[in-house]
Amino acid sequence: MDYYVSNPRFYVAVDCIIFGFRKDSLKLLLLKRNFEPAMGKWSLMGGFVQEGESVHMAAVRVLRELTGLDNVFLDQVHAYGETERDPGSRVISVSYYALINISEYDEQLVKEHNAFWVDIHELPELIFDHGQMVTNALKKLRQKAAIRPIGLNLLPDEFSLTQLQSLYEAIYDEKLDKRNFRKKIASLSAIRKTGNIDKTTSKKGAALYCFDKTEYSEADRFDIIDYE
Amino acid sequence: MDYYVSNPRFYVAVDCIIFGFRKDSLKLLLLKRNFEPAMGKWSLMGGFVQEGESVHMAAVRVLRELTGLDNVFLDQVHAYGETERDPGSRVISVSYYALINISEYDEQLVKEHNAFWVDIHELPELIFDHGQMVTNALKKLRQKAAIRPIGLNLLPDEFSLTQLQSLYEAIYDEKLDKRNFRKKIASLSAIRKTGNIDKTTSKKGAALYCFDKTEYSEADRFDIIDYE
DNA sequence: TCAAAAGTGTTAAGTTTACACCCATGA
DNA sequence: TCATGGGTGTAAACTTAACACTTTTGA
Repeated sequence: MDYYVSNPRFYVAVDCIIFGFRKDSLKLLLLKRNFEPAMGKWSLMGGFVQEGESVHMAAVRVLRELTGLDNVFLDQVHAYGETERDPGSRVISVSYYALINISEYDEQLVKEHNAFWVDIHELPELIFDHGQMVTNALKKLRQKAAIRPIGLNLLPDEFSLTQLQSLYEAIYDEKLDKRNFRKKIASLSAIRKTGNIDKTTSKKGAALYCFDKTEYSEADRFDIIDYE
Repeated sequence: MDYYVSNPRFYVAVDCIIFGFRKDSLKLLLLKRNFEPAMGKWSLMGGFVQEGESVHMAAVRVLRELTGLDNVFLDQVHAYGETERDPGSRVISVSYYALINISEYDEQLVKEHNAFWVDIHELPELIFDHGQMVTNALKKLRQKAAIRPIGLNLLPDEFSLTQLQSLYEAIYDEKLDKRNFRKKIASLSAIRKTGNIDKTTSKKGAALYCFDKTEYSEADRFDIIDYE
């Protein structure tokens, strides 16, 4: 159609900020690039949008290629469109953050990609505008975790309240009061005791909890932008 | 470069959700399309990203083409990347909302584009996914207006507290208590009395206020995502 | 028996909400 | 003089923040 063809076309990429939670802190899964461009430098996992593939599905694919995981929590953050952001060529990139249960990814695939879990407090310099992408993804994660129980995607299906508190402390990078935290969780119907006990972290044993999906409509997961 | 050329390229567009405020309600500047595709239907103002132009600058340009305004408040909302979202061709679109002082746009340009201010409560059906774009832009505007004084972009430089309250009532579509509202504004250092009086809306006259930029760092305007 | 993590309530401070009348002025 | 919008304070409800000791049990 005439209307379209007079316009230029661009490479469109997705870049994923992949969060995991281990040893009381947030980690990002980063690539130590053994390929061009920017070989030897650190970067986010990314890839180009393909014909017949939506931008969102490209992010899903890229994530699967690296972790072997499907059905991962993915949330779009921002489109980065500066002309010189990638010095190799004009590329417009859409960033997504992903929350994964760090004990479930495919280690073989991660190794093949030369990817490593890096503590959020010890991030190396990243290529292009990937540092900015991380900063903005963390802002959005913090925003959204304050109003939706998305943090649970970073934990196993059953978790203790101590684990959950430690997760929120890692997300917001601040200490929380144990009693106030538990009071708040108790007031949420979406998190309930499973009856199981975790004996691995203490002699007394900690009650395990799970996310109660019946209390939280699935539709919320597909809201693009949340406001409450 | 080999790395890039094996990948497809796409048309990338921007679409603008242009908010104005008049007669105590929010309006959107919409096009009644007298051009293809979707001639005769209502749509947002949009345009294609050009070579050598960042996505953000494309939004600035598109906005200028319609309103004659430069230096408008613009905030990116989301990238829409479904394969079939534009039935004419595969187009990836990045949406931005704009806040403009409705008394300052170029009426001639708006007329040439066959554009009209439509009350937010009386929106017509929009083409493609433009309705979804409006919904999401409003969500983001509400989120952001709650933590930053961006609403002021919709008002003249000097405004009464009654006007300001009416604006927030329009944004959140709910009545606010006059005394509580004024108490909150008084606690904000960023809004101060100018000393001028508006005699047009009442016999008594209303004190005019303005946004005090010295109390609010310009840098905030360039934050991509806000979290506090 | 003791070290280590789990679990548990109360009070003060701060914030938000609800609510109604007087003021100044131009017509 | 009166109709119109501008302007003002207080008390109750609710939310958030601060704070320390007891319980359980495996080593």
